[in-house]
Amino acid sequence: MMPSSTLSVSQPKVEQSALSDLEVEAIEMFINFLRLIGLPKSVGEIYGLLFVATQPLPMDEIIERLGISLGAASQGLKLLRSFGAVRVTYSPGDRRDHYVADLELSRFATAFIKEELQPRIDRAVERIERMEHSLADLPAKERRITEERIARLKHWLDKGQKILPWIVRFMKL
Amino acid sequence: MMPSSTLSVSQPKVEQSALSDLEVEAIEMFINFLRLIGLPKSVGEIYGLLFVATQPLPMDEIIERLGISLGAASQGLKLLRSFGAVRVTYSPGDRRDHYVADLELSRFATAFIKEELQPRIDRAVERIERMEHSLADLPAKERRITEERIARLKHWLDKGQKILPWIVRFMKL
DNA sequence: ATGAGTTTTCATTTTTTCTTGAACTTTCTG
DNA sequence: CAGAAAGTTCAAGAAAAAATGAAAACTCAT
Repeated sequence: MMPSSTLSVSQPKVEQSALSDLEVEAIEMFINFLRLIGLPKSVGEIYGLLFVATQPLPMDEIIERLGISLGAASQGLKLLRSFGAVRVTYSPGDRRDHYVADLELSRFATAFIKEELQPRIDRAVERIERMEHSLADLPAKERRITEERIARLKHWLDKGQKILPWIVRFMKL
Repeated sequence: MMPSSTLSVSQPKVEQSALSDLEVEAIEMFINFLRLIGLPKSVGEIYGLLFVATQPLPMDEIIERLGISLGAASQGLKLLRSFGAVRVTYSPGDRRDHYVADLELSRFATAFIKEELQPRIDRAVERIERMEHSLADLPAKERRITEERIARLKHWLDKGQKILPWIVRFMKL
């Protein structure tokens, strides 16, 4: 039995040096987890590759090894850089930027909280205020019921707000 | 100034009794939060409507008020039922099922953890095992580096596994 | 059993999201 | 300073996800 890592069987569009089994596992793993927080496949691929790379990789090598486009690579790296999941290293005698994964995975969690979760919570708080204004329009019976529901929402948002910093702290340990 | 809640200005395809401001706020809020855990807009709409409804609603009323399709309503309700976010109530003298929102929002969190997060963690654990096997193929220097990375992944998965039950418990308070 | 009312299913269409690649900008080198 | 290399941007195409609606399946009252 031939090791699955050595060469791809069907001719790939662009020649791409095959990924090792280990790299494939890492990449698939990050595709899965990062998709969970709404990041596209290509971003997962890039981070996965960099996470197990033993040395900084220039963009064209990332493109070639993953078989993704220039645009996807550029945008993906930009995004990963934007929340510190990837850093640029200088490589003497080479004009290309070289990329290294920051191994601190908590960055993804904090970026997700800051960019996705917190804004929604903020908007929800405003919504609840508006909902409370609308209460006045309701007949007494419905108002009572609805007040209780709104109270429940507030309770939940409160709880969310309280637990978030705690989670962030736990992550960074 | 006319209250925006009374009637929609442009003729909707199907007649739909307008949603109140309060309902719109609730619906948009749930669309936003449920999207975060990968649920489609229609599911957020349905749950939002039911969350502020002061009485059980039959499916055709949900369809009519939200202006969504039969299929979306049926599937959305099925999904919401499947993790206990919505329950069916019996309404005497009416053949239609009537739906009520379960107000315990933690159900969404636990469903998300059980159906999305935990399976990925489990697959990741398997992947890591395979990655450890692959380590043998690497030259000593790279092996050392990679071992450290894998250790880090394990550490993270461990941490995730440990915090999850805690979060679930906190949610249910 | 029949049929009207209700609900589910699923192939198709629509919408949204992601990727591509070519044009453009920037940056370095000789 | 010209030209080539590297990187960015974005309109258009491809892929993935969600919504639609018609047909099938169920369910009850007669």
